[in-house]
Amino acid sequence: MRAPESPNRRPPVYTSVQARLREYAAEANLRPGDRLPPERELARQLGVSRSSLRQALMALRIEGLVDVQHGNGVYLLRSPTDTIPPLAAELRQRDPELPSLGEVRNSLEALAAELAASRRNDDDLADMVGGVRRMEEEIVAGEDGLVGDRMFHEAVLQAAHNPVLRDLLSAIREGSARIATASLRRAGQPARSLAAHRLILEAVVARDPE
Amino acid sequence: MRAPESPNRRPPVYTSVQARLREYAAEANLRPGDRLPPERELARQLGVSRSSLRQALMALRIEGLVDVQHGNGVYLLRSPTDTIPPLAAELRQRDPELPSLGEVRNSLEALAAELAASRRNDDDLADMVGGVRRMEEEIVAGEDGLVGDRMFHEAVLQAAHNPVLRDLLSAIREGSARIATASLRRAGQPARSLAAHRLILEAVVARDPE
DNA sequence: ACGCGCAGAGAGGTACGACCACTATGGACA
DNA sequence: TGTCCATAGTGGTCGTACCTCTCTGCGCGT
Repeated sequence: MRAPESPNRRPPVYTSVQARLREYAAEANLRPGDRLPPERELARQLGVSRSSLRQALMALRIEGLVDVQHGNGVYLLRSPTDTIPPLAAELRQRDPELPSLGEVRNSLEALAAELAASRRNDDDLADMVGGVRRMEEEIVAGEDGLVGDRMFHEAVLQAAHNPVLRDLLSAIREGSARIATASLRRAGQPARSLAAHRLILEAVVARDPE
Repeated sequence: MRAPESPNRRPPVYTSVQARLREYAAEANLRPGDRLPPERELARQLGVSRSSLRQALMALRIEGLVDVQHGNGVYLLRSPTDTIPPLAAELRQRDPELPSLGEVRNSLEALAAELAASRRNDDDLADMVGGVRRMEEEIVAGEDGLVGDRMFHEAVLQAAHNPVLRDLLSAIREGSARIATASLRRAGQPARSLAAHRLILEAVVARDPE
């Protein structure tokens, strides 16, 4: 029988060290690229052995938060408040041209649009309009409309108000950015894409999850 | 000027240990749930210190490949040939009760069913039928139909023939397994769930992506 | 015979301390 | 002025000792 409420065990030290290192980086106002104190120093300050500290560093390294350079030092890679670490890395390794990834992506984009339609507020709407407008300007200027396209998708994602979806789709997009570029560069594609975005926009305005 | 051939000719030990542990698990024909030899034994066999071995284990743990239990041993969680590594870990950390996750999950399940309908072959179909049948048996026996439910979903996922979707959904499900359990335990829910599965099955039989 | 409890074995977790390997730096020397 | 190299400082590895937790089985009491 298990006692769910009793403190059945003390959590491992390295997890708390990991968390405290994040706090430290935040409180010391460290920015990406800054160097952290040496391992021995950090271990002393946190009151743990160097072994435990190195375990925590290993975890943070795998998460992509820090870069540990032999003989040089430990450097902060991202702001400790960011999320999405391993996900993007994993998806980036897959071949972006994989039709499988495209299918998943499309499905999630559809979900985003659907959620956006029912949840959007006026700010979200303004951002989406801004994206479409920007895309128009780019296209009449003979460009491919990439910036506006990105703005629009970002706005839709924001309007969906779903953090999991947001992280997932951001990661997938990062991995398939090349594809989007290539696609939009095809003749006539920007115009078609713009029209599709207008349709979505109209539906979102009408709060119709179509 | 840097010498492109000579620079860092000594990669970290723990990376190679990590890889060798994967090989070991594969060659020893270990399956998920099996226990690995003790740390001291593994370190001796691989010819490295226990510290380095533990670094590698830490990495594998974060990847979600192994489960290290204090006082008990190290257990294999997935087949070492699987992919998904960091993805599952990331999704697993999120709160499974998050409505956001549920929305994404439902959307992907729908996609899976849709793809399954158009791509399924006879083997896939047989597996799906088996799942539903198992679920029926469980329910008439007064159980909750969990095993059959899982079999069915697995079969649908297989029938979709989309590796990215497969990895993603497996990861999400692993994190929300408790929810599914709780849901199926509610009175009347198993019957409703079974009916829904029958509908999906019929559509897949008819190759109708509904 | 049965059930309970406790001690031991074996596993992972933590801590030091020593030494190795790499990087950057600055002074000595040509 | 430019090059080389000794050195200090940092992460990387190792070995050992000891702590904590989990599981198991023996022995005692009932």
